[in-house]
Amino acid sequence: MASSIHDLARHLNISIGTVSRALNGRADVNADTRQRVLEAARTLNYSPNQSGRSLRQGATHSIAFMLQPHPGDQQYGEPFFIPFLIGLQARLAESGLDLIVVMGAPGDYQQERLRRVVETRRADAVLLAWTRREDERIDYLTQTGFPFATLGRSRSGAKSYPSLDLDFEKAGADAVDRLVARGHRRIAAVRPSLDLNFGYLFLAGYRKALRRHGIEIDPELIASGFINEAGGYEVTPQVMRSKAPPTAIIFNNDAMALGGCKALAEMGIRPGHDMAVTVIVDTPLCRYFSPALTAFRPALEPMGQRLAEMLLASIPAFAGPEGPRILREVWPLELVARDSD
Amino acid sequence: MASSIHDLARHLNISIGTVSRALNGRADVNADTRQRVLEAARTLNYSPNQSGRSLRQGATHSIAFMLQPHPGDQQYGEPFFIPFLIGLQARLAESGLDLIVVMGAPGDYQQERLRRVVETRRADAVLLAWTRREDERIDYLTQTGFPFATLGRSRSGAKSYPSLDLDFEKAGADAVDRLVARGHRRIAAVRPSLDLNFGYLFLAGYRKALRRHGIEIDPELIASGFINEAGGYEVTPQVMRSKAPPTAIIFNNDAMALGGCKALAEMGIRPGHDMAVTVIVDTPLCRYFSPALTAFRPALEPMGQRLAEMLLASIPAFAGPEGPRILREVWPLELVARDSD
DNA sequence: CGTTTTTCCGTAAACGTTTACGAGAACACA
DNA sequence: TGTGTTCTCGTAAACGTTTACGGAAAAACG
Repeated sequence: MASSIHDLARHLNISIGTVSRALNGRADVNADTRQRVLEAARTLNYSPNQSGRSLRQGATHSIAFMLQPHPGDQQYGEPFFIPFLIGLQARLAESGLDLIVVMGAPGDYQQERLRRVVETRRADAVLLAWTRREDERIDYLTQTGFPFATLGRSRSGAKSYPSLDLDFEKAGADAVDRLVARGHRRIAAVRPSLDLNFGYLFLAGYRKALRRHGIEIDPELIASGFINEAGGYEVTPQVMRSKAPPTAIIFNNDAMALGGCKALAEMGIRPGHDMAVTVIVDTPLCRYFSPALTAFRPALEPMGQRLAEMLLASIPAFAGPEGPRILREVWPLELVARDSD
Repeated sequence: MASSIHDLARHLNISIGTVSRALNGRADVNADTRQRVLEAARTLNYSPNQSGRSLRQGATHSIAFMLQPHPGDQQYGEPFFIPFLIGLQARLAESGLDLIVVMGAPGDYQQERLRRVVETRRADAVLLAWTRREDERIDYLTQTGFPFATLGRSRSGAKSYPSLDLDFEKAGADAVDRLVARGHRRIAAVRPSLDLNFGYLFLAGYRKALRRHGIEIDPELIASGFINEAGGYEVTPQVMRSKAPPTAIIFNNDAMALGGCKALAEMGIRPGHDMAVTVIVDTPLCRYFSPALTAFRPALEPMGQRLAEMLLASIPAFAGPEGPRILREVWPLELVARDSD
């Protein structure tokens, strides 16, 4: 059914070696024969068998994005990832690489699936997201020497892998600055439980800014829950029950903000009127919520492209002769002022 | 670095054939040698090279889910898909298959990427979603004989492929019935443009139910736009400007509902008070929106599992000796009554 | 015209598996 | 003891590529 390189060779009465060289654009093949080979490839509808070339070359020409679920999260936080993946895939396609997204069941941390990808050599490199403070996936990969990069920083590993992250610390501080400038002094922070690194970074910025403004940090105004709607819904009442309730809340995430706003609504508190609300990572939800939520916007698609480049440079088989590998980059989040604060 | 079957053979002083047979659980191998092989595999940290076995067996042991973007949609409708994919992946894993998600750039209809997957034999079968009324992808696949299944129906193809769909027609009718029972007579419908099949089905049910209630269908109350927040936001004012504005709106999708509710809010119309709002496909957004949106809920995870089974049965290499292949199934959507109508 | 270089192509090995085939050894049976 | 059966394993081919190597023909050069 599917035509192989042998079919082409037989059809043209030349050897398979020549066919392969012609298709791969090698120099030592006559311009005329190459023409004929390419033409035959088109008419016979030939395209190379991936397993064959992977086996021979020891490279799969694909990279794996590990889509990691969190306990209590049925959505994988993907409204965030999709635009990122679009950029990633576009850049990879330029270099002839495929992007495969590897999913796991919620609750397992993919150590198993990651092992599987690495050991069966299903991809030439993997891309990790939602890095944790201490991330065993990173330890595993550095230890095995398998090429990888991360979306997000971590304290794990030899710090010698490419990573791209957003400046959550500055965003957290900027959010506080803005709220303080608008007269708020009691500002709450709702962040993910677990040791997701961006939660730490956000909180660090939040703390630093408060301290800079001479505002004492009230632990009662800091809450953490599942990084989804349910988490925000569950946890927001906690900060509202504090002895001196906040006049502003910063949510780490759009889903948590949605849940939090629901909890507020049930208490008769209207975001944008009775309570200032800020979200760190902007999504379409923030824009179309009523009131529209002030948020910090990442440049997701360019980030995807950039991380693709960084990843490519770290794969021996694809790294060009260019200079040194790019390592850590931290990109800014841009404030989008809307109606909720 | 990575150990191959040859390493095992050398280490145990037996032939690679025996090693392979032992690992694959064939009968013609001594129980003792099998034990030794499995042990050596563990200590030498062996796992089979995928490219090797794919090449030999002519099967990749993976199936491809084509994540198809729509023009104007940066989010791919994924809050819908993720739970589905979780179920799908779980069932596939049981049979030793990997799920790979193939993405494309928004705006292209993946005919190209689909070709690529099929022709390079990167997967043993593909899974299509967001089927269109006339779907060239289905035509292509039936024509080439490549195994596939679809999430959603279509008029294309020989109708001899497995498909699983939701009963959007009944949901549309049920939504109308419920609203009529609550006293509404002027009911609007906001659905996707393009010829996405579920948009047609929904509208068919809507029409049928209105007719059954003796309510004349007003074309001014039917609008279509991009299947995302922007689409709902843009299109909802249209139906509101009709000569006799609606007292209820049914949205085909959570994102469109979000955009639509924003448009309503800007007109000073409060969902649940001044306007009944119903959504066909339930998501966490519907639940945590204020007011919580009445919606029709699909059993996404079981659907994923079921479609995995249907797909498996259609792959010659994996189809068990069971009876006839399962073809079309239509699953119900369950009403979740909340506060918006 | 003889020698060297270049151009082009065929041969064959290799990547890591699986599996059809056959053969030796052990055993059962008459 | 001879014959047939069963158990176990080794041999080698095959899957579809890529590529190192060498060689024939053509071109260049003296």
